[in-house]
Amino acid sequence: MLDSRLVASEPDRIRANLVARRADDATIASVDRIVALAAERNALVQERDDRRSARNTISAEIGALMKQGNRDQAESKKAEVGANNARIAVIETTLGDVESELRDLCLRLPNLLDDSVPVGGGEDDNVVVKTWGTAPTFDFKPKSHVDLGEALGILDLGRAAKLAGARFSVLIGKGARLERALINFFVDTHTEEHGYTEILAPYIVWGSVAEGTGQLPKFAADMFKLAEPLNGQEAYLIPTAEVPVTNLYREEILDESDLPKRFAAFSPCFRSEAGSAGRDTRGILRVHQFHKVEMVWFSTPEASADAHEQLTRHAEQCLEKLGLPYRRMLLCSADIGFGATKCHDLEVWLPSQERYREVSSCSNYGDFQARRMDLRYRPTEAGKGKTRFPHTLNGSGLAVGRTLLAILENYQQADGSIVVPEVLRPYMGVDVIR
RNA sequence: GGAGGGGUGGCAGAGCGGUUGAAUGCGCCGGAUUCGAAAUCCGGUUUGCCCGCGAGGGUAACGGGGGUUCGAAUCCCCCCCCCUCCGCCA
Repeated sequence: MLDSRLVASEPDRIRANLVARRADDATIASVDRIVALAAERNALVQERDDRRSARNTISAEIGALMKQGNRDQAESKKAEVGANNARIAVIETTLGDVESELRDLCLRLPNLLDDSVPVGGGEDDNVVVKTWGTAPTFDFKPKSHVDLGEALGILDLGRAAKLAGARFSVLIGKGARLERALINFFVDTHTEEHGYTEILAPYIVWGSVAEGTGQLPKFAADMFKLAEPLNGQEAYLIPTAEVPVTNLYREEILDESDLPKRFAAFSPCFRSEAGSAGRDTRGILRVHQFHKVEMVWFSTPEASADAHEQLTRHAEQCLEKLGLPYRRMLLCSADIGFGATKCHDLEVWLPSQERYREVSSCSNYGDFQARRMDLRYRPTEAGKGKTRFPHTLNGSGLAVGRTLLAILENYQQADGSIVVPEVLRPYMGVDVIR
């Protein structure tokens, strides 16, 4: 969320950011509305507080008069306060409306972009930052993960459809084992080699929590919402562990000495895939339920750019250990996510498609999420001034299903068997899936 | 689900209708003392919002929401969470 005071003081900067992001006209127009509402809010707050001040003074006087037994004067003072209170009530009602509209508008504004983000009009303007590995060459026509998996009997999409329809999968035998192997390999790598603390968090969260990370209010359609309230509030299946983990310390004040905090969390992820009908319909590339290991950082603003690079490297190292060719993309202004100030996508090579596909998205959110969830930290430095908003970052390390898919395709052999990458063998118990 | 107990500042713990944002203790930060340290003493030590260049001023918050009152941490109502016991269950 952007601070309404920032919007009010630098509306031009906010508008320029929206234009770079290719925001719609209504959003751009909302900037003027925010400026006006912020001014109205301040005036109302001022009058309310002045009147409260008067009320407090008079009430104290009434107390004194009562002690003296001066009933008449006390009564007349009471009438005075009563009139004042009536006015306060009116102001509070108006103020409530103004503040809720203001907050709603601000919640729908995307984050400011980092200076290093290239301005672009869409996916094609993303920048290739680096490429690692070389695409495998085959002396036969490489098959898709669907053909490979079904022939091996480790993947069954038809039966998955009997259970829940399209965009689900059933993994069988070594397929299921490979999924678990990847989960453990990722979590172990992050905890043992990259220094993360493992987290296992709820897979269902309240709407307010999803608002904290930015899924709500704007992207409600992308999540699965529970039909019944959960512990009294509306709730959603998490679309990523980013949501519960980033919200762990919401409404708390951390100490700077606790930063950076770094967590790695495995979770299933549930996505409605609204609006992607017809896209990637074959296979397990785009499904309603998948597994992911997510890395989450809480950092000081000063350290977040460096943190972003480290986080991205941690995801890249997973791909490198697995020997999967990939490239790192720097997303442009039109393609970057709503709350991100800067984002790297990692894309893995898929032989059957002869193109790179996303397996990780590593983003720096700046103070955007911290502000929404009222997460702060207390600076250590003497002078211990105001609390500040930390920066939050997150990245996939990695999306499990897509990695599994990439392994099947990149490690396939002419006979349809799959060589198990070296690092997974301890988890798999076999060298080849056949 | 049933019965009972409890939620106050970083922690512990008073307050139970009037200048109490909140006693006291601990912790923490300054300072004094000391060769240094411990002990001791003095001072400070929540967060948000509004006005102000600043100094500073105002306002709000004692789990959350609503109510009573001139005035509520203190009274009333609803909800949430935690603890203990019973039931149920993975």
